[in-house]
Amino acid sequence: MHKPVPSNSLKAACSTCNLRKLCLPVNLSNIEMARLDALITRKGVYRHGSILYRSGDKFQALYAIRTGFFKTQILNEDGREQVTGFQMAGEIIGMDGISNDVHTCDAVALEDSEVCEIPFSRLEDLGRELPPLQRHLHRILSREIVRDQNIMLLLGSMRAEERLAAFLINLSQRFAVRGYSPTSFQLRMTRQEIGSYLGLKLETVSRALSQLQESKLITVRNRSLEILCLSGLQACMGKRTR
Amino acid sequence: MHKPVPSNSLKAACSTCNLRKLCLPVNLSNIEMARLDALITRKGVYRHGSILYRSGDKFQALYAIRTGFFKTQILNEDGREQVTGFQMAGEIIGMDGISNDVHTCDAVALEDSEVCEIPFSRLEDLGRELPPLQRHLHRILSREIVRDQNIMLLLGSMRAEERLAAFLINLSQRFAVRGYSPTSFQLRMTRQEIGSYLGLKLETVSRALSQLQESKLITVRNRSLEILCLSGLQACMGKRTR
DNA sequence: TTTTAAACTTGATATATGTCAAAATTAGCA
DNA sequence: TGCTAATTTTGACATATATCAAGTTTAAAA
Repeated sequence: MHKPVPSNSLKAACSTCNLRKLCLPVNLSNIEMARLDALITRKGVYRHGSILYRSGDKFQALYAIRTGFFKTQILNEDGREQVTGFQMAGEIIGMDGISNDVHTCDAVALEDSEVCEIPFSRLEDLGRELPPLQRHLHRILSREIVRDQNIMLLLGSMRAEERLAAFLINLSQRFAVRGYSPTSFQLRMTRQEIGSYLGLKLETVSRALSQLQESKLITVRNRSLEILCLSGLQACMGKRTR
Repeated sequence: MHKPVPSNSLKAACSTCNLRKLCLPVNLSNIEMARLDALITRKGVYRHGSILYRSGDKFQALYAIRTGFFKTQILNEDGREQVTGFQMAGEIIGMDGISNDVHTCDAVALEDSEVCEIPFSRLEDLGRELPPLQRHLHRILSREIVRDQNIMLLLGSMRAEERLAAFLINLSQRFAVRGYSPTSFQLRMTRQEIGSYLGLKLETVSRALSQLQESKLITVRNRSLEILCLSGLQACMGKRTR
């Protein structure tokens, strides 16, 4: 269960990938795009539960998620665990590893998933020749910083129900960008994983979901979630008691 | 009080700066180093309370702190505030701005401070010519990601006293690296600011400090802090009830 | 299909931290 | 130097979330 399924690695083709605008929205000529394609390898399927990389692994590549859903998590020395993010198709993971050439978190597939591997030092090389590519890499890294700081805000100042609302709104927006329904989707993670991400216990997550449902803002049955009133959710996120 | 003191901008000289090993520990030849020096401008003194940049400002440069102490904070639409970091000499701030060419947080001097301004697009240009410089920029960006994710762990899973212990240990280590005493230093920020950073109310910060003092792990009197037992603090950080 | 384990919900209760308030200390300003 | 405002500490009490527990539902395995 915890091994990626071995499979033939294929050359990926960003040039024809429909996620390109999300993943690497860079204006490159055909020739330049071909050079990018040449770097990138499409990896085999990572089955639900399998690990893309783990904390301590040597860092060599970033990964673009082609299909599926991942979580990243860090573990304390004392066994404490924190989910640091949920990543979906078109998003790039592995950037934590750049700083010391070692991954500092685990990346785990939450459903059967495919990724494109982008060897980092070759990406750096190409970035030196293609300024728009270099610029885009910097934006991706910075975007991750901004994202993390917004989670710090959430963890540091929001109450349970607000955290849930913020979480659901964020998922909704990301599904929307990908052409999926922003109001009706499946949660790919357990209550426990949501709780870890939001700094809450799973029981609190469950209760907060029930409350949001009680308030007619969402319908939730198991992993199926429907947003009934987005503006209501946004208002809920804005409440501050703390 | 909220304006930087205007002053002559001087060419900075990384080549002779004693913070270089912290700030830009890159192996460059003299000629290469001169090119880096050419980018960087030393800005006038930012007085205590003045703002280096604020959320919404156009992003144009990174800043290396030469002397002094800053905090960065983000503000919600609904006025909620979160301190996202405290930065000291040799550290680089402003990286949040890369993603959309706009700063997403405020940077405020907590004491009279000097910074070196590093125009970002020129840094990118030079990075394309000097691979070690490019690599270092990537490491700095990634280090910020790792740092933020560790704060997420702290905010998501630690109790008040543990958060304080982790915070003090972190400060201690950073002072040590700079050649200052790791066991005796001044806090540059208020209890309220510490609380915002750690997701606690100022009263809770005050109480937690008192408890740590009660346990003979630290002595704290106002902003003066002494660590009496580092290993005890580390143990305290490791306790997990949650 | 049946069996078994995992995930989820809900209730009762405990506890850590927040809130409110007052007093003490410190720092900035005239 | 004295005055005023800001910061800090500490106490009493409130409350959000954690903890413990039981029962239910769902998903995985045989």
